[in-house]
Amino acid sequence: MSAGHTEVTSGPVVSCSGEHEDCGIRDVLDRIGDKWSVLVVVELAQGVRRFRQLQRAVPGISQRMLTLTVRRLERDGLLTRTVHPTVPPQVEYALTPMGHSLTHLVKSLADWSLEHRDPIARARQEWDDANPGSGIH
Amino acid sequence: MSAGHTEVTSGPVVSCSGEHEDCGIRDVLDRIGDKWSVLVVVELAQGVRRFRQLQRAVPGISQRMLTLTVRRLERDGLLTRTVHPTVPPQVEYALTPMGHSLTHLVKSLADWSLEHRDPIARARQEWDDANPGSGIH
DNA sequence: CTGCATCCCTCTGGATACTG
DNA sequence: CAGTATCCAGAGGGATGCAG
Repeated sequence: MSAGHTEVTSGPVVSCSGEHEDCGIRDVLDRIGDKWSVLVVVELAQGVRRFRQLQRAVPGISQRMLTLTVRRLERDGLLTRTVHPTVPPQVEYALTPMGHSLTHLVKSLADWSLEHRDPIARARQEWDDANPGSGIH
Repeated sequence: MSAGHTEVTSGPVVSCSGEHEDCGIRDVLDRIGDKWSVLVVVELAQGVRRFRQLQRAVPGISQRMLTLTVRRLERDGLLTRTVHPTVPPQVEYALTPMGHSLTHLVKSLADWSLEHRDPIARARQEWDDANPGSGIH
């Protein structure tokens, strides 16, 4: 450990030491990695929301994707969907405790993102500068 | 705090309170959300690796995707690519300090994932059970 | 209001073959 | 070994229209 950074600071990064395979990270990654799940979870972290409220809170989302997203989150047990048999229909979405615990993770993500957005932006700029017409993005 | 869970435990989940927009989370999400970036980062957390080593360490990945993945990570300043002008060619990949800091996040992700994999699996099972032929995944 | 069905287009990513 | 180039199938996701 002479220059730069240490190799491994505190043991293996993931619990499945030697090998990594998926160890189930894939499941979570696929969920938080998709385009809208995180934003919906973040909005629901503020409290119970109805369908239209969610759609307005997440500006770019289409009803199709909002429907798909909340269905998947419901399926994973991250939120609950409560239908009030009124007219017009009223459906309320709320995070489950597990969903709430996920918001902590998301917060870490957001924090890291904010903390490194500038360095990343600069790195990208320099790289694009040094590699014109690479087609990488 | 009577029943269930609290609404907002410690202020807004993301720094961009009222509104959320992207606040730059998108950038990070797109990177860690793709199919291979996280696995490559995890492998590199163990130490410096060469191209073939990486490919063998991440079983399912094709050279095409490995190339694309490391290029993008390099562009973002998360890893360095060192070419040794030998024959046969030898290229070493290593995480930057910023890349290493990301591994901490990934570890949190993996921990959460492992901690909730069973509840999620059960929730999915029950949901699929209650909603046959929904087409949701 | 809440949601499903359909069309359609883009982008991801796998397989394969070729180069320095 | 370390890539690059090409082709191609499938998933993701937007727009729109219809229904309860």
